[in-house]
Amino acid sequence: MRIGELGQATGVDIETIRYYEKAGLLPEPARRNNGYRAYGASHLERLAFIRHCRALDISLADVKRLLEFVAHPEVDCGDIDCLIDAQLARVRARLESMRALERQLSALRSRCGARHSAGDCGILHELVAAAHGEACAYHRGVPPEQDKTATSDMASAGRRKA
Amino acid sequence: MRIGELGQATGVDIETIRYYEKAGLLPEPARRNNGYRAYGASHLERLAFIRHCRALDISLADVKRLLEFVAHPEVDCGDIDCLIDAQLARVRARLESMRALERQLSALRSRCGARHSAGDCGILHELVAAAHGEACAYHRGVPPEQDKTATSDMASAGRRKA
DNA sequence: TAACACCCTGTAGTCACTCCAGGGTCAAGC
DNA sequence: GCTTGACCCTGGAGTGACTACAGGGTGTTA
Repeated sequence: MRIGELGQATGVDIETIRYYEKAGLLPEPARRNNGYRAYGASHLERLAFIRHCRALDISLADVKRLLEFVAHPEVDCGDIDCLIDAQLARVRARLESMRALERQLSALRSRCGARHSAGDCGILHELVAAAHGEACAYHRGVPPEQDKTATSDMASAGRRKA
Repeated sequence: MRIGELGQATGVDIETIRYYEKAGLLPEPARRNNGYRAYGASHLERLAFIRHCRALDISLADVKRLLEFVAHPEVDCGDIDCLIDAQLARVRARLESMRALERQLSALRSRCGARHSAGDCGILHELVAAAHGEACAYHRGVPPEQDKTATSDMASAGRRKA
């Protein structure tokens, strides 16, 4: 089949297919007389495998390693376990930080209900204040140098709340 | 303070600070006689604000918009709400897909316990089989064209299970 | 004087695509 | 035979948010 048909069959953009070929994930297919790529069932399977792995958020580098295991089934599979374990660990860590993110954003969102000017916006105040708090490592320690550009917008935005 | 000190105070890499300047998020600081950047408290606050927003996974483009609200507090804040709402929606959608991902990966991981060859690895079989199932839209529909490169590794890896 | 930490600019690389310009190929309709 | 339009080709650039590096200058200490 042609590249468009392969794309249709797998739901993969043809630019992405060519990209996978260039990246060495899909073997170069045969060509027709007119130069068009001619794919077979093996390419379709391989592409589906790649997309399935990508749906599991496995990096292309790791997909490449998995494809080598597929090509060499006699090899010890310990590395596959490691790869999936690492992937799982990454996903779990990201999941945890996304949960925290969601909490923070929800809290932030609840700070602003009715419409008013940005100067009175609880969200903006919260963002400025939180950033201010995080930067306090500096304020507690090193004293500010000469700062002729001061009178910061941020500080005044923060103060307007009080 | 110099760029290194600002970086230390905020925990931001100096390359990233320069990048924010080039991207128009941090105003160009004054320069010392030797050409070194000279930052003040306002820069520190602004940088802390940017990092706090980035920790909330807000894009630099949106951070830029928020910074404009900080600079113009008289503006109506409706857009801030929208921005945070959109951000929250994005985070929640990603959270949902990450949860699904975690479930899939856990299931996958449980397919392989003891050590053995890749050819007998449940993880690999599962990946191949799942990809095969997803590609079946093609197998059910269009019949395979001439494919002289067939006898796919994937198919044999899948079969070895049975 | 040398070593070393720090700073400068400008450019290129990362990941996984996505888009585009400028061209060739092919089947259908006039 | 000609045009239209869908499809294909290559090579290169752009995305976001950094990160790394080359090749140089500056400042302090030994």
